[in-house]
Amino acid sequence: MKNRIFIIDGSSYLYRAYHAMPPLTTSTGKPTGAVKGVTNMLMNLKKESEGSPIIVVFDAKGKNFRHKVYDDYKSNRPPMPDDLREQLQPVKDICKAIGFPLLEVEGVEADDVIATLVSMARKKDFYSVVSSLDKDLMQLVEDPFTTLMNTMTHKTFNETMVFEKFGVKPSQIRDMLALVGDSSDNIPGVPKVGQKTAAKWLNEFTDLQTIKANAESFPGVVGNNLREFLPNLDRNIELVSLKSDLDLKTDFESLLVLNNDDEALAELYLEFEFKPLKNSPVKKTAEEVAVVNSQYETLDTIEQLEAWAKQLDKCTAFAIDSETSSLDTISANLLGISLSVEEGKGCYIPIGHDYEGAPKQLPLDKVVSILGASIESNQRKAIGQNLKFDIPILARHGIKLSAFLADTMLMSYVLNSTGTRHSMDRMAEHYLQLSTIKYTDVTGTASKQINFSKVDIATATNYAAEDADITLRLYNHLEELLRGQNSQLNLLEAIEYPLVLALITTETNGAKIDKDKLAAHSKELGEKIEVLTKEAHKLGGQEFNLDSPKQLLEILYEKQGLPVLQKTPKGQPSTNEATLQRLAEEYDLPKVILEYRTLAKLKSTYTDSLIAMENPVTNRIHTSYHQAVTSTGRLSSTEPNLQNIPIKTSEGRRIREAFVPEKGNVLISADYSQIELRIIAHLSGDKNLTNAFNNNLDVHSATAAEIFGVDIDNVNSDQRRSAKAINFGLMYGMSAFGLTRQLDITRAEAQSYLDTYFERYTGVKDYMDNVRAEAKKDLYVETIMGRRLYVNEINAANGLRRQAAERAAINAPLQGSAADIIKKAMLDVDTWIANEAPDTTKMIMQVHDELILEVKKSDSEEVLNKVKEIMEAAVDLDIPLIVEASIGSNWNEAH
DNA sequence: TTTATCCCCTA
DNA sequence: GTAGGGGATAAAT
Repeated sequence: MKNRIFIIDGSSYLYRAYHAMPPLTTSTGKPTGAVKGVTNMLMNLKKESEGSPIIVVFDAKGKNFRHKVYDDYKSNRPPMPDDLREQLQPVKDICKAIGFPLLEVEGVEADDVIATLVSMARKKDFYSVVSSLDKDLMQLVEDPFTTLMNTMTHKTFNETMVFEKFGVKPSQIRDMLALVGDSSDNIPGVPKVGQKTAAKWLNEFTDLQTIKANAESFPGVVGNNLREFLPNLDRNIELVSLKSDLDLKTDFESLLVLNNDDEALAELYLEFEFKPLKNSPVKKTAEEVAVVNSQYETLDTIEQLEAWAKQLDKCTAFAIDSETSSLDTISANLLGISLSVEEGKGCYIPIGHDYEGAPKQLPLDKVVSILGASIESNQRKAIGQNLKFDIPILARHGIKLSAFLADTMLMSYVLNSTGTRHSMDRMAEHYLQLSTIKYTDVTGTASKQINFSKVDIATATNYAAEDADITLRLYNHLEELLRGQNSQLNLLEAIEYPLVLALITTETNGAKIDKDKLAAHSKELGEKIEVLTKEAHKLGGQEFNLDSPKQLLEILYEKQGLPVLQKTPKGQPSTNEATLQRLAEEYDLPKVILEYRTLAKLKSTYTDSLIAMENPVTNRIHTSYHQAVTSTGRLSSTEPNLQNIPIKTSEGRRIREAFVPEKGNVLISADYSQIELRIIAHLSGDKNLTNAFNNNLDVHSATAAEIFGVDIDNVNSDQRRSAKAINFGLMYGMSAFGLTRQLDITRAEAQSYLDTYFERYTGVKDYMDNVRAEAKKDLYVETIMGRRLYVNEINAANGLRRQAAERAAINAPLQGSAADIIKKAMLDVDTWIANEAPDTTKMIMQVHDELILEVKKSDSEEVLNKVKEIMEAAVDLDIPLIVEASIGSNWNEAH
């Protein structure tokens, strides 16, 4: 390949990236979408360029010579958006760090610099590839020396393609632009002359000079326009011509050198919170960790075991991690334990590695009796990462950790729930700027994945001991960050740490399901689904996949021509429930689809998957509660998600009927009544709201009475429904717009409801104004237990994003305080169960404001009353907390 | 095989 | 309008 250079139009990249990327920001709210986009584009180009030099050109600040030629040059350009301007320097920094020469020349535009570079390259016998979207640059194309490359698609333009697109040769582009003008640069052209006319003229007369000479011969209105415009044509030529003879104050050769600064690049990646580059210095730091591996010890003798046991006895804190055969805490085998008592050092005790040629390992009973005993007697020094996983597995193997010093996952979560995800790998990057060995680095992925027991012990030692080492480093780092943050520390000690143990118990208890009932339901659904599918195919006139929104929209909108009432965020005609509901008023197919969707959802998400989730050892289902996922402090639940089991429809409630107790037992469901509204009352001290709760009124009726000015006993169902929507909207940081959609009323009516509400509930209004103001000042809001929730975008320049942050700021203290309260209640219930409750009492589920217990039928009344009492007393608010509890032979009946 | 999109279930 | 998890399809890799 002949010598070749790539010349990048930096501004073109920047704008393209800005519009193509979502408006990303760092955790502190710094916009990074465009930076990320440009970085990706540059990195891709670097890969594709096969070592050819790349030069990046930006427009310099200030006016250029074209502004002198023509006052209004580019005067119609909207200013660069603020969040893009902020990204300009970062993009330049990234370019430099990658090592590309970066040119900005004052008094001219990037296009002129590019033209000059092309000309320099041509003299030195280099081909040029110019990457830009600017059509002015088309004039530079010259086969085979200069091609233009589309910024995004990387498709290149040669002379033929320029001709196909514009109808003229590249050498005629300049004249065409002068005739046609350029609205984006605010250059007027000959009136009524567009691309087509200009091309026709240029093909007939070759160039502008000849056209001017023959101006008299042009007929009609355009002829007159041309003659009138003649005096401006020279100016236009000057504006659209590119200067190709600039002095760039550098010789061509020095532009061909890649001058990279990997360290700076890695730092920038960190700053913008990009995924670190492979082989970047960040990675190298990790290799240093790997080098420190010489300090990672594999324990294979009793003497080593005893030496480490002594270290645990002596130290003030140690990190512990376990390696297991699976993620199922009920059945996983312990394959090894890793420990660290000092940063940079650690050990791995392999127990269950089993592969061809695996060395003999220490027997489990020795590990338990020597090291396990030391771990247990020093358990209050133990530090782990997500100990909710390790504790039950260690326990099943004879090592008890019924208390611990710290859990790094929870430290990070309490410090800032949204600052980073709280996995060890992410935290190592975020807090320590270290890149760790990943689990899949040692086991592989997907079909090639091997069980950890097959990982050779040397590799396993590097991986596992590093985990313990990093956990200890994270602890030291986070402990420092938490120092003096008393409410955070208290939240950890009083709530999150003890909750780990309560969650282990709840998860391990699990819930019993009636598999036969679910299977029968599933079969019934399958049959109905089959009938509906056939019917839909008949109505649609062809077979198609009802699960495919893409195929469905083709049938509904393209083939059958139904009106498009709503579009998806991506601009596709929507087929969601609300849309189909409206279409179903007039057409049959949408009706069938809706019914199909309801049943298909129940079958795939609930009946079938719940059956598959039953644990073969316990014959119960054991969800996993995640304690460090939500921004607000709530738990989340996966595999299966027990927090979205259907309840609204009767068909859906049949799923709840399949959650049953063991023979002789019953289920108790206890849920907080209106907990978030009560929290508003408590936090705001609003007189009207407080009064409603103190007098145990129906709060929605009370609100309706206030808004509609009627007596509470005369509130009709419509009024109550409206009030309920307002109360809910309130908790979501609602606007009149949202209420309009909810209640199907006009914007003005909605606004008037809201206005009246805030007139009647001035305490609520003041509280909300105050929360917003505090959030704007502090960038966080707080729950009643002092949990901090950061709202980084609360001051964003982008209005939509700022408003979203404001709504989140309103909601977070309410949702988060409710989460605090139920967590406290879970702890109190758990303590009562452990110490005093009838033996069969088990807490089995949590659904945000509801606890579900299983208990022997004869004990159920006592347990119900006690649980209600404990939950209502979990915290002391200025208004009463009310718990509604009931008993049933399945979850639906109990609720 | 992974990732994005659309849809829908809960508090 | 808040906060989540997850199934199915289709595109990207």
